[in-house]
Amino acid sequence: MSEYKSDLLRLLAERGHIHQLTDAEGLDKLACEGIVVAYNGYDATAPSLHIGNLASVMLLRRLQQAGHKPIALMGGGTTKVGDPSGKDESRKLLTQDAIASNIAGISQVFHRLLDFSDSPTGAVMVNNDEWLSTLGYIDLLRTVGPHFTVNRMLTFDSVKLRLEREQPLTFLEFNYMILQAYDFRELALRHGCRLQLGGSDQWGNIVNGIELTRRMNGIELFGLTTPLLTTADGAKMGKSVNGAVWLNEEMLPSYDFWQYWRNVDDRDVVRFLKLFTDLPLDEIARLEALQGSEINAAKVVLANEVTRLVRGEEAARAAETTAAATFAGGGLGQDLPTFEVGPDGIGIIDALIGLGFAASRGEAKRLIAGGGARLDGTAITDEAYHITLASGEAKLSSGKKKHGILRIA
RNA sequence: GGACAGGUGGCCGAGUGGUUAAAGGCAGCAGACUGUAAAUCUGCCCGCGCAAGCGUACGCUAGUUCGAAUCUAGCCCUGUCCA
Repeated sequence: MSEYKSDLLRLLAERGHIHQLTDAEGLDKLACEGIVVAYNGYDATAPSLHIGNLASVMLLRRLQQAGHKPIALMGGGTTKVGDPSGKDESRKLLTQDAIASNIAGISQVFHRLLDFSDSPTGAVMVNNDEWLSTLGYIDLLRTVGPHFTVNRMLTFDSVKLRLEREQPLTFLEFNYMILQAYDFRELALRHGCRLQLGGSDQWGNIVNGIELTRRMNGIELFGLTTPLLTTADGAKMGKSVNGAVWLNEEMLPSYDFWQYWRNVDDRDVVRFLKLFTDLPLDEIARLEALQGSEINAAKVVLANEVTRLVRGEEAARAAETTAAATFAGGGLGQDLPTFEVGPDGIGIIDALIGLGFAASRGEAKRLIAGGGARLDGTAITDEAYHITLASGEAKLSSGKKKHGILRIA
């Protein structure tokens, strides 16, 4: 691990970012010689990236920290096709408009985590729709087609898994790897990009790009993948109260974002500190020494640091203050979700639904019946209970972790 | 175009005429224990209703039947093999 000569690979290795490298020695050498231009692509399948993508964004950040140049590629073109990697089913096709607005949402986080200034290592954002959408079918077949054999394409996991499980793989999706390969070559020619980063499920796509460019242009490219992030209990990372842990504020309030990190498994804390924060390693080592319930302190640091990077200093502080007030103080913090109530108060069931703690009246009732609904800390077991809010506001909780404020409008 | 297999609740997967809102598992939610951790144990887990009950639901449509997820016909979709 420490035999790398370049700052880049040493940094990435010690932080736990490296899963596989196509040519460790070659890349190490390249990184020693000068600025490496590297890219990672993001398809516009949702209005925001989520935690599962954060490792790769951090990777671009590290790259820049080590004195190299990151390219954030928006997959405006590839999204129209759909990457079958790691999926059992094809996604439904997105409209042009949806893709455009998704790109607008996704691109936000890069401006927080990367420096887009006009310097030799300034980050660049490009959209592959720029070159993919104008490709002519016959042209593409003739230029790229001869370099791919179907025999080989069938051996890549993205394809093989579908076939083995007898799940449909459409011809549309089958072409994805070709387009991604084409992207890498295009970026190499246009921007001098030499390295593609990606999640471990992108290995096949990356290798294809490297081979295509070598055959067509004789340029040597490199690939690096990050480990697939799973939590210590084996699940894919990134589920929270209401689904995915989104990076954008509009998709997930910062308080909930903070809480996700505050609640990670003990066994994940150190790994996540290395991957998702800029904390120096000796600081992390100090936190790693904590035992038992002291680990909670490390989780707070993790939550603060990640929230600061992704959501900003202010959001991180507000979330921490709120958490301290509601959990340690037993009161209520101002950053909790709030539901406004009329002057007559509100029934407990409607209050639970209003705060999003229950999706239906039935669910709210079950929560109450199970003893999970609390008003200012005391369990409410009567589903007809009416909350009057004499003091103007009250804390309503679902279980011990989900809290919200009811307030007279 | 032909033969065969299949399409069940968020997912996996039983069920082949009523006792089935549909076994079991996973995921999820809550309770106990804890450290806002893990593991474990317990309860809940389509909607509305205080309830009896009602409404929806087993690819789609039309039938048979007192009664269908279960039978029939047509259609749509998927896989395997064949042309």
